Amino acid sequence: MAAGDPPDNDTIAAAFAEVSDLLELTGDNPHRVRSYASVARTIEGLPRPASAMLADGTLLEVKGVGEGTAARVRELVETGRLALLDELRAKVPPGVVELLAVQGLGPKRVREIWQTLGVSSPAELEYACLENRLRDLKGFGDKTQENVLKGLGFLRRARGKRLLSQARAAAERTLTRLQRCEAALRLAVVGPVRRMVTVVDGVDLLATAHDAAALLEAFVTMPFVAQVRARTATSASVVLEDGTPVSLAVVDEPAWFAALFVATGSEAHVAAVTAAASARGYRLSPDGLVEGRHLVVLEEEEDVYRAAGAPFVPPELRDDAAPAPAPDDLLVAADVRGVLHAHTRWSDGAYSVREMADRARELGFSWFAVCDHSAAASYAHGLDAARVREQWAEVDALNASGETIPVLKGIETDILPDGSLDLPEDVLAGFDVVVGSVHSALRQAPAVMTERLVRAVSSRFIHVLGHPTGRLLLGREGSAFDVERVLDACAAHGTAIELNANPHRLDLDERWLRAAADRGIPIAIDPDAHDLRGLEDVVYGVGTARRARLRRGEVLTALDVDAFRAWCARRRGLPPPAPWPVRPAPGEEEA
DNA sequence: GCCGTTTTCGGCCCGACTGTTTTCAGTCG
Repeated sequence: MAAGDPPDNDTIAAAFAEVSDLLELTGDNPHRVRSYASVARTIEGLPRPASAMLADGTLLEVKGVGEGTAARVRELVETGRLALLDELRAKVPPGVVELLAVQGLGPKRVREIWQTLGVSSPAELEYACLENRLRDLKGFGDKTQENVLKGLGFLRRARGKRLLSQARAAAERTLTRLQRCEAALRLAVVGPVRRMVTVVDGVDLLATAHDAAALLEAFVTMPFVAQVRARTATSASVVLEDGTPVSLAVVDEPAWFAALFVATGSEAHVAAVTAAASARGYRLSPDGLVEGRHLVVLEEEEDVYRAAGAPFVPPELRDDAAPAPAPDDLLVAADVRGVLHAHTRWSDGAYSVREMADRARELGFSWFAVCDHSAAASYAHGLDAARVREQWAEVDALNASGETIPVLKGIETDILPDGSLDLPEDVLAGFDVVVGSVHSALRQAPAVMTERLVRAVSSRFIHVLGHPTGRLLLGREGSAFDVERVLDACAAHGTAIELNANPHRLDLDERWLRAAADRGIPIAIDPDAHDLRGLEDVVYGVGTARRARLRRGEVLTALDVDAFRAWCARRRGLPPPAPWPVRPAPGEEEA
């Protein structure tokens, strides 16, 4: 870390999370372990840089941050290192930490495997399984060994992959750095990240420069570069210290828009558009668009499509080879009006209802539906009927004050293993909006899970089926069930489907979203936020929605507060409620 | 490590599921 360039919140959070993992593997106090893990999440969700909050003393006011954490943040800010982390890393081989990511392996089993078998990497563990050495360990058996092998397979497929959010963070950090470089002219993110692909291999950047060599030198010498993989006169690729591969290509200024198009991909799309351009007498390459013997100067990326006689295709739709035109009302970020599905301190969120609603307003949303967990999610302090009523009183008071955007009473109620909902019907009827989600028994047999979900979405008390498959990208496969049957049941009963915008979920999957929308099922793009920063995840939902060609009119959370409440009432067979009272915004006089 | 005190030490998220056991440990949500 360079002097005067304090580590950002993600970097600090990653250090705390790693300390937590390592303490767990060394058999430290479980509460201390959890404390480090929870403070890592807290720092990740802080609205301001932790270094700045440390400087002005506000860091210590954050719940979960004590003197110990403040001291370690200070150490990181001042020295760029954490002695505790260095000590722990010396004790535990890095491959052992990777084993924690195997489904079914926790710290106890990983420790047993590491210390008894001497296994210290996923590859070694796979070999040990194939030699039937795992099943002979105390507390292990055939079934466990089989599941570990399956988990290792999943891990191998996920290795080296990055969530879109991780890649975008790496891209942003790199761009911020390069924009300070005087040699840089234009800079852009290209490749799958620009297309908003949910899981990517790395980050591709494109630039033009006064001095390509100087820009590339600045790129490979960034303080957070861990390794330089390749370097030519016009390109370089590096691996950042968080493991993200980043490549930078520098092109000549007249080639910019052609190169932007080509580097964005997908390969099939570029090939199709290039072929269409060829048929009209143009040659399209990363060096530019050539007609006959001269380079055509392009004013914008759209010119590439004009040369091909094709309609412009937004990057999110370029996975398709054919340049099919986007619908005029393809969803854009500004279309999303409301925040549905966000947690607060009432359950496992980190901020109050008021704080979350205020942040939603700052981000440009016009209504906020609080959706904490229900009681079955006891690990998350889920709400029972009595606490629900207490929360309603708080929401009523907040709305009566008129000090923030309209706050709707919602809940994320558990869908229990038999498909029933986790709160009595008279309580469910009191919410403005009910999201129902599966959080337990995710491994039911497909037929059982299908019936469970069909029963749940058929209830007149549910409005939205939350994160329908329960998948965690790069972490866990979704539950197996008959998606078509569940979608048919949603369509039959007028129940909406969630597009959970958390970048770890992006669930329902983009492939099924189109099928849902084609059935007339409204799609709710929900951040599932647990802190202030999580509210910004809507952007990933919008990207995925665009990839599924969702139109504004197909998105439930694109409705204004009155239309949304009317939809919720109609779902229950009730007349629309009276319009939300209009108040002048704070500080504004009535006209 | 953090928190909240009955202020300096004890408690911290808990129930279900799985696979292993033969009464329960480990993992997960």
